[in-house]
Amino acid sequence: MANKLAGSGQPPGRSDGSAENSRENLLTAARAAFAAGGLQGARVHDIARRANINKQLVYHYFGSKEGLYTAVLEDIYREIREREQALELSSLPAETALRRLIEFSFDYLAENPEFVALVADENAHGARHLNDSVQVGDLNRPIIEILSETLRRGMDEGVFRQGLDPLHVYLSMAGMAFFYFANNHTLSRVFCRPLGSPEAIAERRAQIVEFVLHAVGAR
Amino acid sequence: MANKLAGSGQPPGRSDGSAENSRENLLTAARAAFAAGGLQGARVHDIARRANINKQLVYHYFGSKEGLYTAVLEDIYREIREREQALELSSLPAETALRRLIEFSFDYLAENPEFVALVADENAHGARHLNDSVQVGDLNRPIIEILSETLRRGMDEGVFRQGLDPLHVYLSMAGMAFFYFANNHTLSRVFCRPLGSPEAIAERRAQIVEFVLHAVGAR
Amino acid sequence: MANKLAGSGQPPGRSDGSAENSRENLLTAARAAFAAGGLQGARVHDIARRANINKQLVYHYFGSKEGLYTAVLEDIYREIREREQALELSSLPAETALRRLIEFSFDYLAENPEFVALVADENAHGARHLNDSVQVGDLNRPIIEILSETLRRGMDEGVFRQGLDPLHVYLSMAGMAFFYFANNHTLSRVFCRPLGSPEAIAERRAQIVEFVLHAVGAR
Amino acid sequence: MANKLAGSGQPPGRSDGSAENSRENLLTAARAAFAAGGLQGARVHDIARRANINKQLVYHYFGSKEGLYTAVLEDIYREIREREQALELSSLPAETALRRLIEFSFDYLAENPEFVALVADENAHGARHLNDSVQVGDLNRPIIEILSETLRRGMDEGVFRQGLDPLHVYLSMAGMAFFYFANNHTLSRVFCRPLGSPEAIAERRAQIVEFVLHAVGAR
DNA sequence: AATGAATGAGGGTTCATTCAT
DNA sequence: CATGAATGAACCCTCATTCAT
Repeated sequence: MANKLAGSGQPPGRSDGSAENSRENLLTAARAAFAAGGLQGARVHDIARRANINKQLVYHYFGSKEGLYTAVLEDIYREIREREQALELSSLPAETALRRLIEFSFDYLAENPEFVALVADENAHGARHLNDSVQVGDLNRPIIEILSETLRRGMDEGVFRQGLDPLHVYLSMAGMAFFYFANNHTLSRVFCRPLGSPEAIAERRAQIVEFVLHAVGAR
Repeated sequence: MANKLAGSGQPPGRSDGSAENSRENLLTAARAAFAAGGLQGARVHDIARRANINKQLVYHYFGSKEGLYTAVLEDIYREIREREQALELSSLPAETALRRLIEFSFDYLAENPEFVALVADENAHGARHLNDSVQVGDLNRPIIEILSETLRRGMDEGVFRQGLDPLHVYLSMAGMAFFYFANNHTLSRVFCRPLGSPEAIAERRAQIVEFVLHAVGAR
Repeated sequence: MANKLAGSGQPPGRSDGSAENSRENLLTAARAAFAAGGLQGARVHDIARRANINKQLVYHYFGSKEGLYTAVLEDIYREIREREQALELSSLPAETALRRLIEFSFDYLAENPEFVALVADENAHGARHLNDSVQVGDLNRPIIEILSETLRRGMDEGVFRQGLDPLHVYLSMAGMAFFYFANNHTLSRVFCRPLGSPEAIAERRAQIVEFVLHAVGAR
Repeated sequence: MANKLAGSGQPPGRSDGSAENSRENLLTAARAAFAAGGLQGARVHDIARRANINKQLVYHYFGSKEGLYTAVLEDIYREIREREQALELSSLPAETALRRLIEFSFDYLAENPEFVALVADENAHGARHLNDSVQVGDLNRPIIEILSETLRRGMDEGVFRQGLDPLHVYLSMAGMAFFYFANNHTLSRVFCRPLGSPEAIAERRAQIVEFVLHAVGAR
């Protein structure tokens, strides 16, 4: 899950992998903790305990709580990018491809609530960890290019209306999904409905797909 | 701005209005502080100082920091509800009315970043303050009914497609707007664009309107 | 010992003096602790415990450990200034007056080892607390003026040689005394003699007096 | 600069000289670090890094941070002793010789601020490292004997007054110089003068020489 | 109503030192 | 000899909250 990069990158010295394990355990525990309580709510002490390591190793590896937080952010963006890169939609008809993209975007958030929580929390901090991160050069996500190509194809084929901007289509479909999960608690309260239930989620998923397909003129 | 409600809730004592002023100043300062730093990031001490009142009054009026936070949440929901109630769209053609609704939803968030921040933060806490609030009975927002009526009219007139669910249309249009503002920082970083600039915001606004209007089959 | 200034200065509220007592106890304990271990060696926890107060009051009163340290420095300089101001030597013959000054300078350090230790420690920090202190405007010590006047009289009377500079005479006599106490441990080791014994101190005192009186040409 | 002593003290292993270099680099870095921050302020980590060696070597060579500190102290005392031993004043007239001694004492401190800082810091620790050091048997410094012989000659010749005690004359002249440098920061603050400037130092040097020469009756 | 004093419970971080390779 | 990993013991400081006037 965390950055192992196929055996490369471990420091010299031991070869039993305990160092890499420590680092990974730490990242895993940190991800859960930061997702649950945010940067401020998470406790370094708890993270260390849950990772079965000494608290001071946090500072050995990541310099500070915020360094660890940044590493977690880098991790989750790397992951989603990898997942997006694995999408192979170019052989599908444009409409089908777009549908798959929307579903993927929705499902990824549904299955990765930690991603949602962490991104929301990072925004609460003005994205300063992402902005300060030198290690994370490129966050541009493959989905944008896939979407761009898909829209291009659909517009050329005439199944999508002209003038669609990939960035805005992405913001729309991603926004609808993200908003639903990020704000699920207040929305459930406001509308007095269990929007977190599997049924509600499935319903919302279908509605978003339909909404976007109509919006791009596929129907 | 804050909740006065004529004689309800304020503690006994002076009647020269300074008490109500204190309470309001407190709520105003708290709103800004909680929006800026979240429930955890805000400091009771700072809030009291910025409201020019004694820290003890916070506990006198609201019992605890979380009580104050809850009051702020109640306040902002009351406000948006009031604003929504003032919308008078029933005399407009359905499409125009819908357009106005979308624009209102977007503009309200654009002009009330504290609302966005506070709602996002409350979601980070599982909406437990909203759920625990007995004072806030009904958060159901008028916009839903207005939207419902508007969609009904549009569908009846044939300018909107059949089968539109007001809740889902609301989640879509609100989601696109909310996501854009709530996640503006990370999005700007990911796409290397200043999405917070007035131009970008105006552009996004127009795109959302078009997107929704197409989605409901208005074009 | 610490700043009480005869009942003035205490904040409103209680009148049982517990606040002022806390503050003073704190300063007294801090002085001992900083003298014993220096700024770094002293423990806020220990200081609070020895002052019989809650540790957090340190921050309530002085903002930080360094703030407390600065307050202690201000205190000891105020004290020595007060003691110096009480010297009344103008009616004595110049030579007698000078002798008294030398003895006072020596005795003050002998009786106030904390002053010696604190000043030495502050120098180890580049005097940054004294320099940053806005509260301590004037550290110029009365002894300089008394010394200046004494030398003037002695030179006029012909019992002292011409050309004596008060600053340098002060640096000489104070230096000899301060060095003796500040470096007593290493000197005792180097010379294999118990320079801290009462006899050694008395002997050194007499020698310094003689030395200075000869140096100014009084003999 | 550091202690080599040809084959004594260094641990077994290489004979290519890198071990001795490591040891010396370590001592040099440690001296600077301890002079700058004292025993407590210096960081083993920083010292090792600045010496370009592994932190573990510190423990390999010196057992502990305090062991290293003790070694540094031994070093600086050895150095000053060597410098003092190189003084050849017996052929000079007593007064000239004494003048040279005073100047040397002053200049050595002026040129070796690390010596001043380290000795002051060791005194803050009650000279316990010097006292515990078994390796440093004799710290008695040659200057005392040279001074003793010089005073003897001067008294015999009648250019110095009778009854001068070498130890006390040394304490006086060394004290004036040491005090000036060790307390330069607080003194500059108290007297609002830049006592660290080259001009001020030169002036003080001349004044001390005059002061001592008068005190011993040379004028 | 209003103020300063006081407190308890951590929270993040540091650092000398040792382990294991 | 040399290296990174790991640890234990503190240390300074913060903050929501309550007390006492």
